[in-house]
Amino acid sequence: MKYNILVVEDHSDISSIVSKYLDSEGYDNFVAKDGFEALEYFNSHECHLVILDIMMPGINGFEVLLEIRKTSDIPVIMLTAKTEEIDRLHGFDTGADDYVVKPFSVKELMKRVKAMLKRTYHEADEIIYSYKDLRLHTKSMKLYKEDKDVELTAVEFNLLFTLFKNKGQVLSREQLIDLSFGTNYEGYDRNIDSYIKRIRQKIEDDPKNPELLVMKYGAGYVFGGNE
Amino acid sequence: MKYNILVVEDHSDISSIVSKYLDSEGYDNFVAKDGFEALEYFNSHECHLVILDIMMPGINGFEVLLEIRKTSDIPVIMLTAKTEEIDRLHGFDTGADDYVVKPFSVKELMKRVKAMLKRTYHEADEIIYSYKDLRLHTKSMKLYKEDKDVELTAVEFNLLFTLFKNKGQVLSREQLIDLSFGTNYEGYDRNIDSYIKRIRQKIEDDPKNPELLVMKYGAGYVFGGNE
DNA sequence: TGCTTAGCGTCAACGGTTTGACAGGCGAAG
DNA sequence: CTTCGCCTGTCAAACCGTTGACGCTAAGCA
Repeated sequence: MKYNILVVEDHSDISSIVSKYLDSEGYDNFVAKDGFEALEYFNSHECHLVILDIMMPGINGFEVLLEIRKTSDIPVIMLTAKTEEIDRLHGFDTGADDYVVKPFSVKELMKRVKAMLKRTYHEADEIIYSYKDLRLHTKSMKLYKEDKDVELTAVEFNLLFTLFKNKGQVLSREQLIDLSFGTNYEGYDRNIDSYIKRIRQKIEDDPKNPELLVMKYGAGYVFGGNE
Repeated sequence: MKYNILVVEDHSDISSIVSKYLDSEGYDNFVAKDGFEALEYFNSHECHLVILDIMMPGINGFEVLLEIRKTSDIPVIMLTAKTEEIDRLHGFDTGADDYVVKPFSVKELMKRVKAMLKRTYHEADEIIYSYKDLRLHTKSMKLYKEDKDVELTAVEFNLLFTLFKNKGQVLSREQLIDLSFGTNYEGYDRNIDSYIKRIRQKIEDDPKNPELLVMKYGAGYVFGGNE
């Protein structure tokens, strides 16, 4: 699952570091410089978590949080400059989910983000996708074909996983990369061809004439959907 | 089981919120406004957990904790106003069980309370996990391989324990750390490699070609799951 | 046919994993 | 109080599977 995180922070030095780290952890993210921009983005995009500075010019963090809470239970991590009494009480009332006090280590913040996302969205439950004679087990990262065990590498697993999730849809190479490896994947479109090739050798009865994982000329690939 | 929680906090705004949340989680609770009142209550009522503010007029939190520790091992969660190293160290000496740094989210505090109560009173029963020729005894922290006693260190036991509990699942180093040693483990990812190596030498017939504790390239490790 | 896009085999480089060695910490034993 | 030995955490070097890139061939399309 690909998460999108909204960072609201007026100091660009801080926000750029946070954003960089979020990227490297594979999270999509958007930086808003003030409360106004934040709410505008929040109301028009899907977000899974908000990192929200309290001290900001214009609308402050609390007001943004209040506004968000009118429509959403999204997890919010507040950045507080000081352990001020006022901040604390305010935070209680407005319903932030966690606090990180400045100065903070980005690593610590990432840890909290990760923990919060996991807690909120219950990731990593065992899901078994199946199609025809294939069964994909998410926890063991294994694929079974006619009850026979097929070993997948991490890359193959991720790619096949997104194909399973979007069964019957034509996905461009670019889409496959974004969904499987994140937008910051450095590498070239045609690598997908290689991965597909390897996956086919593992799942197709006749890899030369693929039936499960089919190419759509000039567009990309489709998994399944030919009944 | 009905738990009773003593909250020691001089700011009534905070204590009332905490108390409200404890109520809604189904815990009995009593709010003491200062150390003196706290000790009086503690000595005349059955308590299962104490939430204790450090900064208080009169007797401070540390002194209260010291007094409590003369007669009791009850779990104590301290509320610290600042992330001062000194406070933290002080607390360790006097025997607090957990810390929550202000400003904190009540949800977070509730989570810790719940976890602490479970850990303390919901005593883990002896469970014997077995797989192939291995038997892991949780209480004695011992491992038997073909009825022969295998000595495990604390670290090895914890790690193998979580691997047993998640048999057949691929676990990342990070997951292994969080599940085995807690999220506040300060240490390098790759330590896991060393631990795994040591465990393998104890449980594998041929440690160079592991069959029980298998690496998943680029993902982590799996225990068992290959039938 | 001519042009573009996909398939496939190959292989070197990359990066993740294994391993042994070691130093400091910590607790047990004397 | 000191010694001793085991446990931990780190590191560097060797090792090995995977990946990414390339070039050629085959296939789609107009």
